[in-house]
Amino acid sequence: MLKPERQAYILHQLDLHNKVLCSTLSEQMSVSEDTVRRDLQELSDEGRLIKVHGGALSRSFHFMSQGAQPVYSLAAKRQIAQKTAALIRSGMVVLTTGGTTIHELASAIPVDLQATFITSSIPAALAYAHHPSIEVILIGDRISKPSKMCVGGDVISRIRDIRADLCILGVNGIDATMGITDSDWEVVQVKKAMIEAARKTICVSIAEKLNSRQHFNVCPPHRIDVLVTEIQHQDAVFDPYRERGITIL
Amino acid sequence: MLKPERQAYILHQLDLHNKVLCSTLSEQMSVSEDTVRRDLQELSDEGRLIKVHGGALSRSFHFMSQGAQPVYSLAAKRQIAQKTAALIRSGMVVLTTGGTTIHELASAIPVDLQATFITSSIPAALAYAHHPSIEVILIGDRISKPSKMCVGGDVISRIRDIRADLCILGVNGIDATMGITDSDWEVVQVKKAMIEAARKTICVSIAEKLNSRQHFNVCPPHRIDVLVTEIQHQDAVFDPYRERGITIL
DNA sequence: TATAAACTCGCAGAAATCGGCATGTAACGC
DNA sequence: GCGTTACATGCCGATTTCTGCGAGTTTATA
Repeated sequence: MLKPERQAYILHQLDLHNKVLCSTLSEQMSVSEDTVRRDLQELSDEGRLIKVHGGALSRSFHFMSQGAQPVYSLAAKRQIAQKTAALIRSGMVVLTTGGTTIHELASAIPVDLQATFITSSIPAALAYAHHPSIEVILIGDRISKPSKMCVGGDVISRIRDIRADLCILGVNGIDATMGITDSDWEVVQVKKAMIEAARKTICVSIAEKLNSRQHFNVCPPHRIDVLVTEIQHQDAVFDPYRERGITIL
Repeated sequence: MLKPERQAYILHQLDLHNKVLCSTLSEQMSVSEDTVRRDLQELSDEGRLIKVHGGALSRSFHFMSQGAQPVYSLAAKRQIAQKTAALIRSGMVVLTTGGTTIHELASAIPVDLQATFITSSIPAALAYAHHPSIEVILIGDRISKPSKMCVGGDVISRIRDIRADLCILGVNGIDATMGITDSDWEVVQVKKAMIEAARKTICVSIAEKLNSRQHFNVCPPHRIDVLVTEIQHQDAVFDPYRERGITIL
C-alpha cells in the first residue's frame, strides 16, 4: 500500500468511525505501527485529524466535545492570581473587574484575609462570595449580557463615591505606548472610573495579551502601578513597561 | 476507549445531566474508577467541570445554583414557572426575588417577550440574562453570602424609586393568617420594599410550603394578589387564601 | 460515632512514543 | 551502467504515558 493510499484510507476510516487505533490500522494495512504513526503525524500536522495517544480522532468529533471551552491557559492564570493575592492586605478596600483571571484570584485569596471587594461583574462577585471572611459589594445596574457585568451611569457614579486602596483590572489589551485598551465601550467607562477611584492600579494579564491593542483606550501606561503576568519579571519584554514606571511582578 | 474520547464523553454526559458519578462512568466506559477519577481531575484542572466527592458537576450548573443537589421538585417548579410566565406581558417592569422556582421562570419566558426585570438576586439576574430580549437590571449592594443576593439600605432605597407592574416573590413560608414569612431579616427588608414598589404581587411557591411559617413577617395575606403553585387551583387547601382575596393559579 | 464509599499515593506492567539508524527503492544526472 | 540523492519503511532501545491495583487515609451519612 502506498503512502497517499494509506492516508486516504485512514481519513476514510475516520469519517466512518470518528476514531482509529494505530494497532488496528497497522494490521488492516499490513504496515508497521511506526509507519501508521508517521502517517497520523503528517495528517495531524496538516490539521486533518487530531492525533492522540494510541490513535487519532476525527476533527468533527473533537469539535463536538468542545461545547463549553475550557478556561484558556488556566495554569498561567493561577500563577498570576497567586502573585496578585500577595498584594492584598487585611482591611483593604479593593475594586475589581471580572474575567477568568479574576475568578482564579478569588480562590487564591488566603482564607483568613479580611477585606472589602467591590465589583460590578457578576461572576466575580459570586466568586468572591465563596470566600468566608471577605465582604463583597456588587455595584448594580443594567446588565451587559455578553460580559455578565453591570454597566451604565449608575455604576460609574457609584464608583466615583469610593476611595479604594487597590484597583485590580483584568485587561483585554495592554501596550507600553497606549496603556490599557478594551473592546467594549461601556466596560471601558467602568474601568476608567475604577482606576480614578483607587489609590493604586494593578493590572493582571497573561503574557499573550502583552503588546496588543483594542479599539478603546482605558488608561495611559503611566496610570498603571503594577503589572502582573505569569512570566519572570526580569524578562526583556517588560523593558518598555518598566521605562514608563510600571512595577512588574 | 481513548483518553480524549472518554473525556469528551464525560463532558457530553455533563452537558446532558449536569452531574456524573464515577461509578456510572466507570461502568459505561469499561474502565476502572481510578481512571475515571484521573480524567475528572484533569478536566477539573482545565476548569471544564467541578469535581466533587463521588463524581463531578457541570460548571454552568454550579455557577448558577449553589449546591450539588438537583433542584428539589423540579417538575413542580416548571409547572409553576409556566403559569407565572403567562402573566407577564410585553413592556412590563417586573421586580423579582431569587430562588430555584424563579430560576425556572427565566427559562419559561417566551423568547419574543420584551420586558424589564429588576432583581437583587445574583443567580436570578444571571438566569434572566440568558434571555435574548429582556432587559435585566441588578440592584447592587453588599452580598448576603448564603442567599447570593444583594441586601442593605441601598437596595431598599433604590427599590423605593421604582414603580413596577409586577412583583414576583419566591417565598420561604406562606400562611393564610400571617401571609408571607421568611427566615432572613435582611432578605425580608428587600422583599417588603419590592411589594411596596409594585402594583401587583405574585407569590410563587411549591404546595409543600403552604401553611408554613418562618420567623419574620414579609407581608400580610391581603397584600398578595396572586398565588401560583403546581396543584389545581380548585383544591380545598386554598380556601382560606381565597377568603382573603387571593387569586389562585 | 461507626461504617461504607470514595479518595490519595505510589508502584508496576503494558502500551505507545520518540529518536536514531539501517535498509530498500526509485528517480536523476553523468 | 553507475553513483548520488531523496524518500519511505522497518527495527531497536530509551523514554513516556496510560492504566489498574493495593494500602492507608479521608469523607459522607446514618
